[in-house]
Amino acid sequence: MKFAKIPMATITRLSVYMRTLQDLLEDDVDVISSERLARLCGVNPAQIRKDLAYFGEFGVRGVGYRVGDLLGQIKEILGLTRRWNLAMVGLGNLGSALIRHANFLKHGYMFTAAFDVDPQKVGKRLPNGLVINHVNEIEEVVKEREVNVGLITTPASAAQSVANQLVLAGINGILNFAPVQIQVPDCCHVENVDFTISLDTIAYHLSVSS
Amino acid sequence: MKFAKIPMATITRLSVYMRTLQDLLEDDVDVISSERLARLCGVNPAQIRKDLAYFGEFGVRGVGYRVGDLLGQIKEILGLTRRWNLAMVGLGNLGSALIRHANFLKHGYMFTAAFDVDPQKVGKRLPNGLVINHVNEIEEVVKEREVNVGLITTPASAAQSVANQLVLAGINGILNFAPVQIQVPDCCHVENVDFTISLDTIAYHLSVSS
DNA sequence: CAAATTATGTGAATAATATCACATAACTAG
DNA sequence: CTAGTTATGTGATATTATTCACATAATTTG
Ligand SMILES: NC(=O)c1ccc[n+]([C@@H]2O[C@H](COP(=O)([O-])OP(=O)(O)OC[C@H]3O[C@@H](n4cnc5c(N)ncnc54)[C@H](O)[C@@H]3O)[C@@H](O)[C@H]2O)c1
Ligand SMILES: NC(=O)c1ccc[n+]([C@@H]2O[C@H](COP(=O)([O-])OP(=O)(O)OC[C@H]3O[C@@H](n4cnc5c(N)ncnc54)[C@H](O)[C@@H]3O)[C@@H](O)[C@H]2O)c1
Repeated sequence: MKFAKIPMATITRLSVYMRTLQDLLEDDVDVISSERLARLCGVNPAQIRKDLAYFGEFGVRGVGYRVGDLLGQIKEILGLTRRWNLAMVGLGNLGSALIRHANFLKHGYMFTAAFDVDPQKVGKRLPNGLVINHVNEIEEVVKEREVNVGLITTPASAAQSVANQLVLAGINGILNFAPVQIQVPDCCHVENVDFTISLDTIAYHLSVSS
Repeated sequence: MKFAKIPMATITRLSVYMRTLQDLLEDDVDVISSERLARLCGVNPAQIRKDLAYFGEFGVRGVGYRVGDLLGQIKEILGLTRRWNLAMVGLGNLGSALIRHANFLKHGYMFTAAFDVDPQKVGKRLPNGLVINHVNEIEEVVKEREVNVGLITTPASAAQSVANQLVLAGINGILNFAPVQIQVPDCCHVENVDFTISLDTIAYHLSVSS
């Protein structure tokens, strides 16, 4: 089943499976069936098998999946067996909270640069040891420190301009927390995170069901 | 086109349209075409028209949509013409950053309760004036302050137990930031926010395209 | 007041995604 | 070594979501 076009939805689920498998591994579970894993991940068992089938055969029929093996395979598929260097742009409320979050490290991500425009912030040292650079140093610092992915946590009004600078610096992955749609060339992959959308979804559900 | 089953994806897009319309309104744009709105939101124009058609006819043929009108209609659809009371559970890094975020207010959401287990935190007053309660007061406080939605920003290990308490207190909407799938009865709607999934997606894209 | 223009609303076509259902393979027990 | 059991891998099917393409209605222009 190789060489088929991989659904986007499959990739996001692989990430969910990975997290669950990590927990299972820590709990010394060494084999798991698609059925049990599906329950833990909140999906259909056949979905898991289909998702994995795009990349190969990782299970043992009549038995299930070896937790450690499958975890390793998924990491391989997602490209998480290497390190990814991150840059945070906008060290306000959210940016600071995120950069303090040690959990990223566990997953192979590492912040190697931080940028802001606020002269009060530029030059300051963050808890993780990083010194905040000015945004107009993005190109230089990104290249020097081999940053792969940029996280945008500036106000919405600054997001597009920051994105432009990141792209110019050669970055081709952006995680955007500002509630605007940013425009980038095809070479750059953007993911948006906006939990006000999720809140709105909840509001809708509560409204219609009451 | 009324009474059809509404796709989930439509609801999340309505939320995106809403934000863009809000920006347009602030910029004193008073009419917009599906084509221009689509470009701003990063979707297909027909998609916008289809999405809206589930709920009625809000545009003027040959002209477009009146920004203020459409904004009002979408708010009505999503149930955002009223106030929604929120409770934050887990006032660590992330929870504190979120609760400080004034933008929620603008959209009709208001934090009316905050909970933690840490005795160091219980009793403390947050910047917005809220005093942190102990988690075992959830049921009482949630009912008293008419909380509609709970936000979970505790460590993953505590998320399920917190969810149980919220459900017991009568809450039927949860926004979960912990990277676990929580189990709740059908009466409760859960949305998960996990940006490590988005990061993983970026890693995958960078891996396959290089 | 036609004719031209514009952009909505929507049925039909297409594409993407999820689920079913079962043949297949591994393991277990007698 | 055979029969029974279990759970994977996958073609077929069902469901859901997106895009096309055009009839329709409002507006503007000559
Ligand atoms: N904080 C939250 O809980 C939350 C929730 C949802 C969405 N968001 C979004 O995340 C973004 C950040 O939110 P926040 O609460 O951290 O805001 P904030 O105002 O606390 O921080 C923004 C930071 O960006 C910096 N900045 C401004 N312009 C810049 C530029 N051109 N280049 C680099 N840095 C620049 C500012 O100096 C500041 O440090 C916003 O777009 C917001 O809408 C935040
Ligand atoms: N901070 C981030 O940037 C980030 C990023 C991704 C995911 N997350 C997730 O968000 C959650 C919170 O992250 P954080 O960085 O704020 O962690 P944190 O440790 O800073 O905060 C957790 C808070 O929850 C409280 N808590 C623990 N058990 C509790 C319980 N049973 N009831 C109520 N409160 C309880 C703790 O006292 C603490 O105040 C975690 O699940 C984390 O994985 C955070």
